[in-house]
Amino acid sequence: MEVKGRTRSTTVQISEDEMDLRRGPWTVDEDFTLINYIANHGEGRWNSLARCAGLKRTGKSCRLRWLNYLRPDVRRGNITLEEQLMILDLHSRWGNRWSKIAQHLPGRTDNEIKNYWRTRVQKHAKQLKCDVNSKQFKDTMRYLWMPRLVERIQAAATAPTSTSTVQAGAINGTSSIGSATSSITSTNTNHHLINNNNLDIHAGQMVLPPAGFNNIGQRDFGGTAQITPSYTPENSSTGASSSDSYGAPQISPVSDLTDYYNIPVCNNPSQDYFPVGYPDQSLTSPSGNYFNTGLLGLQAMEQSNQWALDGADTSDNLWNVEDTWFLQQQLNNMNSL
DNA sequence: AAGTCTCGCAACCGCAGGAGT
DNA sequence: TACTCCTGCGGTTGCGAGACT
Repeated sequence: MEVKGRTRSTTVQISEDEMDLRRGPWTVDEDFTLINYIANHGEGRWNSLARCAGLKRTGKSCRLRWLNYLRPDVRRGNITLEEQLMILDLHSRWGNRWSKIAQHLPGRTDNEIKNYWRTRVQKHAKQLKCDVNSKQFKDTMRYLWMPRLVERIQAAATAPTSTSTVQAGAINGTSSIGSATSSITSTNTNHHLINNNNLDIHAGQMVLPPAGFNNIGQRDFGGTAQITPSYTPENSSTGASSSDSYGAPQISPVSDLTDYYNIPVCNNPSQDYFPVGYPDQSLTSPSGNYFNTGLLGLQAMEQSNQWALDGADTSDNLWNVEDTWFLQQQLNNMNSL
């Protein structure tokens, strides 16, 4: 017998025994049955489990339902800033290895991370007219988006009483990203992730951006934050308590890269960088540290637009002319490298 | 109020690899 | 070794809900 697959135009061969197999959304009764069975017999052997439990589902379907939805430690709700940062970083290293990435995000499933990537990150890439796999988009993530996330996490940690929608609670507990030399605590100090002047983000990978990223730093916005990224999830303690961010303040799903939407980042996915449209003014900062300069520039821009930490969807906000020019210049200088 | 569009999520699929026989 | 079955992974997409017109 041939039956149309749920989402495919192709047909699938099923046996007579499988004719009455259910597909589609799970009912409460089915959930209850599966939970009870696993509670009594444990998980695994999914095909026989499905049969023995009396579920008219395939083993695969039962497994998926359990792992992605019914498992007690499944964590639901918006992806936190920390989690976003980790996803971006791990994806930059491992690509679409969702299950591997999920192992570093306790309570998050590969499916959820995959969905996050497709619905958020790829959307941003599309809006930036970038190919999500292009070097330019990856650099934009690494040098703009990720530092921005770090900045927001840091701000949230150092201003726990802020009215920000991103508060210290988002990084409370034992969850951590980075080296095991320190840990995030709820005291807002010594966060290894957001440790002032020594932010570990990614050993040797997120250390310094291309020189072009320094340009914005020529604007004197002041501030003291310095970031020296070098974290390695391999030696990080990802053992966040499953409840450490339950109920934690959540962020807008599009609150990050959208900050840069109005910048013509790239128009041709096939090219690494868009053509230089501005004179090359590679004004390397004395420190050569983008995170000490460019990021603050961005921060200042955001503040000037009252974007900083408001947690709102900023996609509709517009850069002022000057700020737009500076960011364009920064990005353009990447192109000239 | 009704119709349309957009978005996010849940669940499907095919495939690959491991385990067992 | 070859075959079958099971499990897990990554890609894809239908559907419901909310936003928009």
